[in-house]
Amino acid sequence: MQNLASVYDPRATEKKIYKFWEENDCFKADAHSEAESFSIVIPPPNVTGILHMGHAIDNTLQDILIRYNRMLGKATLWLPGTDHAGIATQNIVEKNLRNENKTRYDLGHDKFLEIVWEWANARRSDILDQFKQLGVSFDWSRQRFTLDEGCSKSVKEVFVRLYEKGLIYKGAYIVNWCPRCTSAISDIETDYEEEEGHLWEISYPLENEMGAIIIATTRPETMYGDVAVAVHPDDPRYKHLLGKKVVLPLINKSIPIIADDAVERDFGTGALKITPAHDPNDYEIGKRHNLSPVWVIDNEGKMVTDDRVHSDVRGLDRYASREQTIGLLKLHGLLIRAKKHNHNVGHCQRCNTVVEPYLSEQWFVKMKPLVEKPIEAIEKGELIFVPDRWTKIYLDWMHNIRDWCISRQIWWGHQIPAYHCVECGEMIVAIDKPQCCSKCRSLNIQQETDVLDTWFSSALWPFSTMGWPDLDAPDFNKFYPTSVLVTAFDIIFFWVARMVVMGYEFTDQSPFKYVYIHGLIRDKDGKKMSKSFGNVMDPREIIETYGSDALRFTLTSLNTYGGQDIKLSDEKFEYGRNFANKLWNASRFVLMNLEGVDNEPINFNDLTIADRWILSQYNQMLQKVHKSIETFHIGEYAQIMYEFTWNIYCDWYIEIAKTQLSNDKRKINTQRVLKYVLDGILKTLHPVMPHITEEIWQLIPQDKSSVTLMLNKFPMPDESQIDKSVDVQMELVANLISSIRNIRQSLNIQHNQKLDVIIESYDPLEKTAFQASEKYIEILARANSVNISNDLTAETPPQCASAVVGTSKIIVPLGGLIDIDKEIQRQKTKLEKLEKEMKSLENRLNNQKFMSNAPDEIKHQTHIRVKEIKTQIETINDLISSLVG
RNA sequence: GGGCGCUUAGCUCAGUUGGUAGAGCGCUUCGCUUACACCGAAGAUGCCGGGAGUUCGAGUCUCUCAGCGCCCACCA
Repeated sequence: MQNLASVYDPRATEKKIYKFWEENDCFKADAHSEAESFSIVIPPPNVTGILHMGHAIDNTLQDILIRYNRMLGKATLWLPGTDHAGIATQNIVEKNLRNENKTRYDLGHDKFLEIVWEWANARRSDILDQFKQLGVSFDWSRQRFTLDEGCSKSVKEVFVRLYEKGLIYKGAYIVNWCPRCTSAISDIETDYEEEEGHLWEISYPLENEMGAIIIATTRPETMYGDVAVAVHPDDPRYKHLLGKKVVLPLINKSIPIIADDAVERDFGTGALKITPAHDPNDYEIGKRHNLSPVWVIDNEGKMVTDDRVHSDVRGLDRYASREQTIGLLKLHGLLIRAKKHNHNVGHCQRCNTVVEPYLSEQWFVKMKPLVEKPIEAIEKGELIFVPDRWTKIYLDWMHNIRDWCISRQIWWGHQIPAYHCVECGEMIVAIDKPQCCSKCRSLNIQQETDVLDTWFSSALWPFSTMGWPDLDAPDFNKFYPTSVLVTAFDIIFFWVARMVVMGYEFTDQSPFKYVYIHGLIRDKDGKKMSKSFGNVMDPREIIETYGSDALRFTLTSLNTYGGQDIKLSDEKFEYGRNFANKLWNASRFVLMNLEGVDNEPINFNDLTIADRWILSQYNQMLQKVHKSIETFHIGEYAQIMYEFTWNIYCDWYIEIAKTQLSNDKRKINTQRVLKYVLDGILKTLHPVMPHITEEIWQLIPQDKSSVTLMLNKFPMPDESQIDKSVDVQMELVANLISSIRNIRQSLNIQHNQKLDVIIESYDPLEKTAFQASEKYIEILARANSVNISNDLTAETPPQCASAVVGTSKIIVPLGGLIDIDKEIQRQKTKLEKLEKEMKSLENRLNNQKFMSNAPDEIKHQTHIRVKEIKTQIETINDLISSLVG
């Protein structure tokens, strides 16, 4: 037996163990296996990112499910990959270029993409490499990228099929436009924040007559694009003005006064300026009244440079233009007043720039018809959210679904597979570039320059990575649909819902049965971790300090079924680190005491009460573990392992085993039990703490059916070994030992002072338990002798401390050692508690309604407890009076 | 405006078929008992946010109020 360090050093083992798994090809999935399949695709991290705590918990939970199911013998696939992260990636590369004073236009389309590819490729392997430190059992051979060949093929296929079904269309609509990214973004990529602003009231003079109409707006700079002033049709203030015209100030353009129901009479002045090109509501109103939109702001958020706008604002940024316009209005006495006004302003999720509602030609997915099956999926039980409360969020979104703007005016991404004929303008949507125009036969054909929203390819991830559209692809056949999707709630709309939509449309089933939603990782004050706050925690640093297993174990324990957000601080990882160390040392003890042990199984005919108890506890632990993992109570699984390993196996069984190991007759079988249970702990704990369990398991001398723990069978509970009466008995023994220790502590009895223990027991179950445990009591409670009697006449010695366990009386004669007053006080405190409990129990039993309504089992339990307390109270009273006497 | 979550020991939080409250850390007191001081032993600590209701019985179910946090929608 080699000497093991007394403190576990994860740094020394984790890398070594991971390499060992890789060298033995342990992660590889077998698409041709006969076994039942279990598969997960990871939420592909953005190539722009680095590993953060969210990834750490997300992938730990997945790894637990994967490793558990792999050990159950299933054909298991965990597919890794990365996301090209369209706008995010392009933004970073453009920023780098800007440092060299260049723009993407300086480089041109192809050269720019070349640079992005280069950058993304470097980042791609880097980010996944970071995951290795977590110990993830990814099948690296199946690593994918949302922009790789296979994904591109799926994207084109999906696009064309949707287009042909009429579910993708192109048209001019108001979209959310980010002037910094110079691209459209989708509704859900727009985050609203309340901001302080003003409601400006501006006078629009009537044409050819005296008077004016006063409109209210938060965005005066858009007034140049006004095409009308709208009022409510029934508003008496304005009824007489309907059909008349006003002169748009500053540019002296004549526009009509129209009536529309959408106008709120109570808001502002009740008169609304209509700017169809730059406001979604105005666009709708404009459409109803056949008013042509006038663009006055360009794609970069600057005012146009021609006479559509006042000469003083041409080419100005929208905000500068606002200032300027206000100034001009003031100058002309047309600004009536400015009221402070808070309103919600949309921001680009990627760069936080205020988005511009912008009328432009975009591609959309018609969502309504696509969500029918995804909605039904819930009712049919084909899609299950865990925890359940996310179902409603998902359904609400599906029921209120709006069309999805999928085109982005950037270069990095899947170029839309649509082609237009330069000659005749014909649009052709096809997987491959057509030779010539299908209409005019012209050869002058150009592909759309827009690319797709990055989430479009993500939506196909579960099947695009498995070989679809080839329905015979082995992976697709074996591993699709996947078993479960594990993610945080922040991407339910972006990703989860859209995967379900695409899954049903193209494979006629949900891409996963379960969606397991966990909480978000926050800092110790509950704030979201973000680079700008400077409160991000780097998992790699935690791993360096505490170890990967400690990180995994801690995060898992903190994870609750309800998916509460997790507040983290560095110190919390001590929990996992300490536990790893405890496991290490318990194993060290066992390994040091295995000398002479054979590989024979436990002799079940020769077990002590403690042996039977640990086996009973062990198998109950297994039952709980299976149940908790299978029902996604994964935090509970970690806690069960902690409790069993530390508080049951270490605190009690190992301590008891020490007494058995020194008994030649008991030694061998005790070694077998120690080893058997340790082996079981290692296997059971492996999914959450893979490295340390593998490391220790390799050190255990035994016949090994596999070279690695991770490919072993996960232990199954053996109910025949569960013995509830042994559980009760050992609990009494443990209580007895604790009681004696309590006496020692509270009466200040020296540690090296051995005590005599007299047990007066009339209950056969209790008596057998104590008789079988004499040796344990001697060692663990430091007793000279243990006398068990049921001699009713046995007299309590004059000076003694005492306790009651179950219904048995424990007496510890102390001679001159005892402080009688202290002991009396100790007993009285106990008595008070018991009497309090007794009272409440008696109340219950005296309650007629309780007796007639409560189930028999509860009544029975109450009676038993009452009986027990009664005995205990009597005994304590006896003891007190003997002390006083 | 609509919806969701949280409020339990000093701190961070568990507690899904309603049976009389738990963990980790911290705290107090012992202890180098050769697996472990990243440890062992013994302890203390809670009108489970307020109120009402259902029930023999509520941290757990219903209603209501309050505080904190989040999501969705949106008024120019």
